Amino acid sequence: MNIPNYLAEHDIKPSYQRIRIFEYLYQKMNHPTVDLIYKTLAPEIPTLSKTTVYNTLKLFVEKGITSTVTIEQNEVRYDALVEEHGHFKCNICGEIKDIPLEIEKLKISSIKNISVEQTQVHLIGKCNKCLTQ
Amino acid sequence: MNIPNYLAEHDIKPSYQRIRIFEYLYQKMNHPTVDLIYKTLAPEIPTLSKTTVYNTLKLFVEKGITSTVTIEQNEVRYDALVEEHGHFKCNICGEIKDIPLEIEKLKISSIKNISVEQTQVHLIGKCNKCLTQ
DNA sequence: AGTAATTTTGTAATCATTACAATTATATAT
DNA sequence: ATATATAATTGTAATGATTACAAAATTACT
Ligand SMILES: [Mn+2]
Ligand SMILES: [Mn+2]
Ligand SMILES: [Zn+2]
Ligand SMILES: [Zn+2]
Repeated sequence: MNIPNYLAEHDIKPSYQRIRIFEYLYQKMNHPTVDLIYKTLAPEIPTLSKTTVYNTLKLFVEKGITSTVTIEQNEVRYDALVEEHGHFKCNICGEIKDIPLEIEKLKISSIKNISVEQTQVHLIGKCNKCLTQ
Repeated sequence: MNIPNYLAEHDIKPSYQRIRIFEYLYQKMNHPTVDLIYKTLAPEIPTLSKTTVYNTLKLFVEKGITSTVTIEQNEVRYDALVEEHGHFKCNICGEIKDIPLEIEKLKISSIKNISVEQTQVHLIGKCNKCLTQ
C-alpha cells in the first residue's frame, strides 16, 4: 500500500500530516480516538495540532477512506477499514476487534420497504484473553 | 402499566418528576434525547431542571428500566424498551424505529470464545414514508 | 412539629468538537 | 528565481453536551 498514492487516488493531497495520520490508522488498525492519534504522533511531529487531526479525519471520512465507529457515547473512533463490518469491544481491556458480518441475514429479517444505507453492529463483552486470566 | 409501581418494583422512589419522565419515555417510545424530553416536559412542569432529566435517566439506566441508543455521535437517546432489539434511523425524517433482531444469527458467525453482554444493531437509511414521497 | 434523608434545582466546571483567523507551505504565473 | 495565488496547518476562542457540586425544597420518620 502506497499511502501518498492512495490519498491522491481519493482526491486528497498527500501532505505530510495526512500521510502520517493515515499511516497510523492503516498500520495500527486499532480504532483510535482523535486523542490517541494526537498523543501518539505529537512527539514525532512536534508542530502537530489537534485541529489538524480533526480536520484530516473529517476529510478522510468525506472522501470515503475512513469510517467512524461510535460504540461508547462521547468517544468517536476512526477506522481505515471502510468495507462493512462489525465491531466487538472488550469492556475489560478496551480493545476493539473487527468481526465479519453476514449483513444479508440481518436485513432479511428486518422491516421491509426501507432502504438501508449503513449498518452498524457493535458487540460488547469480554474477549478471550480477558476471560481466561 | 402502573408507572409508580413499576418504578418502585425497580427500587426507584416514584417522585413526580421520575413518573413524568418515565411516562414520557414509555408512552411516546420515540427514542428522545435529553433535550427533547426537557423541552417537552418543561412547559408542563415549570420548575423542571435539565439536571433532573439527566439524573433521572442515569438512575433509570442503572436500575435497568431504560436503555441508551447512540446512533449518531454527540446525541444519546433513551428507550424504555430494554429487551434486546435493533434500531433503524431514517436520515430524512429522523425517525427511529425498533426492529426485531435474530441475535443468534449474528452471534454464530462472529468470533468464538468471547462473552457477548450487549448487542447494538443500528441501520441507517430511508424509511418507507420518505421513499414514497 | 422537629430532624434526618432524599430529591430537585441552578450554577459552575469539564471535555470533545468546531469555528475562525493568522501563519506557513505549496502551486502557478511571470 | 520571484511574485502571487491557493491550500494546509496551527493556535485560540467558541460551542454544546454532560457532569460536579452545593443550596433549596420535598419527603420520611420520630
Ligand atoms: Mn473496524
Ligand atoms: Mn428502541
Ligand atoms: Zn479484553
Ligand atoms: Zn423517514
